[in-house]
Amino acid sequence: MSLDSSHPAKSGSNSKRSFNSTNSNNTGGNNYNKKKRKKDGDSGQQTLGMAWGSNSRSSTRSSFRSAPFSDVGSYMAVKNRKLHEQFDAEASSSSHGGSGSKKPVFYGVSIFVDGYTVPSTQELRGYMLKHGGRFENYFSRQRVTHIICSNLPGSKVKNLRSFSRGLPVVKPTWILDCIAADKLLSWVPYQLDQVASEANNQPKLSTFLDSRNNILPFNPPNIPMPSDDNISEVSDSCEKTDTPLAETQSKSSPCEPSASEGSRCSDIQNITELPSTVSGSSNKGHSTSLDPNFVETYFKNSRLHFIGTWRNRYRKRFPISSKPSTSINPSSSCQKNTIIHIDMDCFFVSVVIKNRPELWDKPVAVCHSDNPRGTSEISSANYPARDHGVRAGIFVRDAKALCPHLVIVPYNFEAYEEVADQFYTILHKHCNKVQAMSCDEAILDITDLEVENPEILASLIRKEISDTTGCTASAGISGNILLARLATRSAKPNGQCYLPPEKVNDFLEELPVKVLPGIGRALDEKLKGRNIKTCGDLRTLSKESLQKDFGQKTGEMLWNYCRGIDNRLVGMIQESKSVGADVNWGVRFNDLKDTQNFLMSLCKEVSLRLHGCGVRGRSFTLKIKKRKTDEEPVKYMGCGDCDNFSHTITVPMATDDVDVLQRITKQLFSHFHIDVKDIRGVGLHVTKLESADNFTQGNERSSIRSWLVSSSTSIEKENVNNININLKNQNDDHLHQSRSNSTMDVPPMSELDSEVLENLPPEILAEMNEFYGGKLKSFLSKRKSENIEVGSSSILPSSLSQIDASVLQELPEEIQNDIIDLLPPHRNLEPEPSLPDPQPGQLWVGDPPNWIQKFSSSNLQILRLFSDTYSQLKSNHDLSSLLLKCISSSEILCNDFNDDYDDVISCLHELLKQYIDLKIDSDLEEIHTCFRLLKRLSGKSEIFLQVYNITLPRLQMIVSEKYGGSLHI
DNA sequence: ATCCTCCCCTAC
DNA sequence: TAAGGTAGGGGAGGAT
Ligand SMILES: Nc1ccn([C@H]2C[C@H](O)[C@@H](COP(=O)(O)OP(=O)(O)OP(=O)(O)O)O2)c(=O)n1
Ligand SMILES: [Mg+2]
Ligand SMILES: [Mg+2]
Repeated sequence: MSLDSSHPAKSGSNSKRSFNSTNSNNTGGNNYNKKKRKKDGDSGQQTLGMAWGSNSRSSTRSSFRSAPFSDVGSYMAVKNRKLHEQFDAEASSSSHGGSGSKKPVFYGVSIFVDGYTVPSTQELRGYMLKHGGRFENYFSRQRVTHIICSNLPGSKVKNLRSFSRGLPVVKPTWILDCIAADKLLSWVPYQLDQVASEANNQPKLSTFLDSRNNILPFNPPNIPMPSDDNISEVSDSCEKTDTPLAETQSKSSPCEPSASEGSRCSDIQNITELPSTVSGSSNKGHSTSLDPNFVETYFKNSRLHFIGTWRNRYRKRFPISSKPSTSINPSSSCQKNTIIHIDMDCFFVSVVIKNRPELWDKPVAVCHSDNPRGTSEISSANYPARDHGVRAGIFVRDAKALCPHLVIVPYNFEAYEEVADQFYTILHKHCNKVQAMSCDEAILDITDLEVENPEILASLIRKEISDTTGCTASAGISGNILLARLATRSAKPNGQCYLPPEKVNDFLEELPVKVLPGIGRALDEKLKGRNIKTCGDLRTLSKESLQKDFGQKTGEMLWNYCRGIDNRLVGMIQESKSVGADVNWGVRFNDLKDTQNFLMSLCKEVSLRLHGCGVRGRSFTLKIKKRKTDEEPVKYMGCGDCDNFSHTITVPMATDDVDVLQRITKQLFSHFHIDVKDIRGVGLHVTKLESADNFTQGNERSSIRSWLVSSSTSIEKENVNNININLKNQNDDHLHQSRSNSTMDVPPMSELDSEVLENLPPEILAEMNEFYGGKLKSFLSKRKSENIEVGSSSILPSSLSQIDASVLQELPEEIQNDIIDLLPPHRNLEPEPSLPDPQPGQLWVGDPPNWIQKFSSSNLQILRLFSDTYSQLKSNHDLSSLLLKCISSSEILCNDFNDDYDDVISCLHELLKQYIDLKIDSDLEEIHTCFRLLKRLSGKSEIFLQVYNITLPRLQMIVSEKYGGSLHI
């Protein structure tokens, strides 16, 4: 505090702060040179791989904001977006009704705005839409009829000329005057001077009297610009030197695609697109329907994915730091804690330009695109750029408008990863209580270090970071997390700030509430509604009233934060509670096949992430964004304004298996009755996670396996016996022998459940294939293609009972048969053939387990046939999942399963009873699984207690005695 | 009261 | 062109 500790410090351009010894960007040797970016911006991240049901719930919600990409600087962007949406809405609503018989003023006119204009591009866009015209975000000679331009910088004239090719280049006042006159005026008097002067000899009215169909293709006469080359350019430019902008459209005569374009397209479209639709009108560039690897490519390039998944990578890299939790001193308030918050300055920019000193004092931003008309988002802007108002999250076109000389640099995710590594290595070296906030931001609890001067420590750490990474960091030092973070904010860039307790009140008094972490757009708006703008204002409200208005916790948080109170402890990373993946960009489906493909690759991704986190999940949610209007969103390939829909399925047994996940996802998706063309976003999330390595790698002693085996409605007694022996011996040779010796009946292929087959482990499928003399695989693929022909199996009715019999009868016979084939065999109305008696000593002695016959006779045959192979499975859990797969698949094939559940439940009850009586060996895990199954199937797990007339405490006691652990149901 | 589920909000 | 993800906190409201 001895040194300036400062205050609100707006977006300070210079670093104030105490220990600025390590000031400035002069960056000592940075040893960061390896891993140069590969050429053309392949800054790809790893798509780090890194989630099942029938208690299906669903919900719908309307979301008006396209997404809360809330960020400090996005105000303008959001405002613009709103403007667009507003005008779009107006346009679409007025386009129908409107002025009755009269044609709108700008009917047939389509403008492209170049550079800065008064009125603004947005306003012009609004006027156009309002008055029946069109507005193009990207130049297209095919669509654009007029280029609007206020004041062309000389250097740009040639550029403009090169793609305008005789299109009228007109001042924006033309539009205003047209509106004022309520008719389309000649644009000639409004022609831009620079262009007009060189185009005096051009045909005049003929070009524009009407819509674009009449535009004459001519070349503008070449007037060499001072200091400018391009004779060559102009002479042939009209064909060749079109800017990339012009590259995407076909030439003006709509019918004949040019040869060069044809070849370019074929280059780009290395994808095998089905020739299905006519001239695939809807196939835009980067949509899900075009790229089979869309998910991978997308995540590889997504900055938000990068920062969103960084935490998981950090978990692996610094596993030590996920120590228990900070030893909590309950009276944290009486102890004087010292917290350092440290955050890299304009991280993504700093890393990329650290070896480019010539850019250090220039406005620079990281962005995928340098297109001044583009809707690519700024990821990070350096401080010179921020002086112009450039912020993370705004469109590059808005950034360029705010700061015309803004330098755009591409992402380099590898480098971010590496610098973050160095950053955390240094932090861990200096402090053992490190809470990772993000890839560029951490909190240190240095209370226990008893450092005599925290500011020196902070400056030491910052110096080391700067020396090691070549990038600067800023730090805030104070008594709690909140204050340290606020201090960092005022220390940026490249500074540090100690905020002593006695300065807190002054510091907070004028601070806008929005600055407090946890107060975002929504809360800020709410508070604004009550005329609360600063923390000082906020302090005038009582805790009770805040809690009444904002909820218990939120109210308390507000009350505390505006007083600088924050009782949170610096903690280690906690285990994750959910895993998921969303894609809300580039999602454009042409047909169900696109959609299914995409969903399946999303499943792969999620499964990979589950594995990466070492967890399995029991609850699965599929979210779908459905567009609200047919208009393309303001943001290129964005999701725009959407309604959100979601379905959730919860299953009894946790899984991370991609096959199961895919089946569940198909099931989930079938619940949505939606035109796939309306889908703008998809998300798949897994919750109710369990650790994956928690499963006993139980060998022989797997009673679920024995349950399965003994439950199989075996045809041959000895066969089952063999299998049981094998299971006990775990003898592979014996197994093999047993298998080859066994004289099992092979069910006819037609009885096999292809969905189950597809989900079998490959080895097993291969084995089965041999059983059927190699014909199984072709049989399967044939079935598959039949399925595809019919469309999606997911839209099929799930059982015969859902089909109107009279409708069915009117269909041609082959189609009838097709339909019957596609339906679950077990739902056929014919009674199942009765099966041989169950083995003595099985769980369900007495009553044969009807449900098995009903729901999966083919499944269980498979299981039985190959149960010796199962014994080679790695763990108890593998087998359990197979069981679950059976249940799951039968559910998917048969939604109206209710009748069957009672039998399953009875079996589970019996199983549990025998577990508890120790008639069957088991363990806690399995008992819990049983209860979960019960709960899932019957809705309540307590039923068991009633059926067996036992109280929960007593049951828990027994279980505790026999299995040595506590039972929780 | 307490739990659970379905969201919204927030931060990076 | 462009890559609008991810996960936790917590409020509202229904089930228990
Ligand atoms: N809307 C956002 C916010 C952040 N980021 C990325 C880029 C940032 O560099 C990085 C770190 O976020 P910060 O909030 O720390 O922002 P900066 O480090 O860029 O700037 P500052 O100096 O304010 O910390 O996360 C992003 O891509 N989009
Ligand atoms: Mg930062
Ligand atoms: Mg940060």
